[in-house]
Amino acid sequence: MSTATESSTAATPLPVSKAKRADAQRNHDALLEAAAAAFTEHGPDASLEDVARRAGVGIGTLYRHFPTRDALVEAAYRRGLETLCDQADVLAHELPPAEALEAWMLAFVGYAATKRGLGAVLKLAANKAVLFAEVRARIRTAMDGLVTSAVASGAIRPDANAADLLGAVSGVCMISDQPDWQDQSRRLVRLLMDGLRYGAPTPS
Amino acid sequence: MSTATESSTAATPLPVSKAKRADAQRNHDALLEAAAAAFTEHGPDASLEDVARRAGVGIGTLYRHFPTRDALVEAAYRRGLETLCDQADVLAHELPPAEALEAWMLAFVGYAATKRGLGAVLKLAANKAVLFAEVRARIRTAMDGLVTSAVASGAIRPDANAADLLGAVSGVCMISDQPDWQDQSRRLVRLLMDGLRYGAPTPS
DNA sequence: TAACTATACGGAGGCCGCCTCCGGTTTGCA
DNA sequence: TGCAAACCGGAGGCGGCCTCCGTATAGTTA
Repeated sequence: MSTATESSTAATPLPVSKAKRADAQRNHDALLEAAAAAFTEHGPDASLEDVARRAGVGIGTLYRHFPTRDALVEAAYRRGLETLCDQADVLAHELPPAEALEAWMLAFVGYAATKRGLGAVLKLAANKAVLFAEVRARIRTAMDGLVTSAVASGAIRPDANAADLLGAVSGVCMISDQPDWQDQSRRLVRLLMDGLRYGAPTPS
Repeated sequence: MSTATESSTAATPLPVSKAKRADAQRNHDALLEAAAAAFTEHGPDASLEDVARRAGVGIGTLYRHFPTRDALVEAAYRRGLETLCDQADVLAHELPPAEALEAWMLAFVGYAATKRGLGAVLKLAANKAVLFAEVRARIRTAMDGLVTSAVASGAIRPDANAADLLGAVSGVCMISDQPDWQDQSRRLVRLLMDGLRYGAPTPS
């Protein structure tokens, strides 16, 4: 532990883990890619043996890199989820608070529509709090910011709650990964927003 | 040995499929009960072999009575779901339209909280439209009645839509079967209702 | 360049759940 | 009482989960 990257104590999101062997790194990446494809196609219940096959790797190798199914699931969804969270900041700068919140939720369910089983993943994340902790925190922070701003602006009711809203969005995601429910998902998000606007100090 | 073939038709919605043999009927009932218990405990992914064991029956018998997992799932949840639908009529007579709708949705998520995996079942029902058709229709009818009345009363916005709302309730059910999300589920239902009230002709 | 060792690979194997199939048993009727 | 239709139950083939350990290889040192 001499030259390790200790830049941020919070987490190490980007830096490739310490000096891995080249073949290991290669397999790691291949597995991640294969997993993303398999999960998108079959949801988070996809066969891990199939993932290993797609990656051109033995099942043993898969399990060494990702000791549990959940670990692989988390890794496979992490990048997309983080991108989504980053968007929250962008939207917050570009739009009025309430619209930013709505736009972000729409982006969220839109993403869910492309990633089959995102809803199930969120549910997993809600249960196994130990795993997923980082992603959870990330999402939570993003939502908190949006909700707080929107409340402060008076556009939505003051008792709005990021945790509840995350639950709602998760619920919508659970259905939005079905064939043609994208439009419905959008309508539901708008309905939720209207619920938030109901009884707000300065309704738009 | 009297031939009392219709002694127990009290609450059976469908005529007891033509004169089943006594042992078959017995096993059918035992399986249903065991399945309900197992699904409540482990969700709709419970092991069917375990269900058979609980029912004191061979796995072959289970599969003869319920040729697919879905068939068993549907049968196990049917009664509860039908009871819920019946409540819609009762509520419609006891409460003003909008409140009836809200009360019914609350009852729905309350039920989901006791039946782990009800959300997943609804998702199944949404996909495999062939199976579950009857239950689906039942739910759909119940919701349509409630929504239509509420719209007619002017308490909720005219573009309210039973299909969307069912999706929303399903989504809430998906999370409400988790340990302590019942309260959150209730808040979400209220939020949805407020969304419906937003922009209604005669807001209460 | 060659030898060496820590590290990584990969698949065999044990377990379990899914579902099918068929020989043996039971029921209800004549 | 006898018989055939209806029913029972579990063995067995398949595939997925995960572990374990002998083998192969990357990166280092002489």
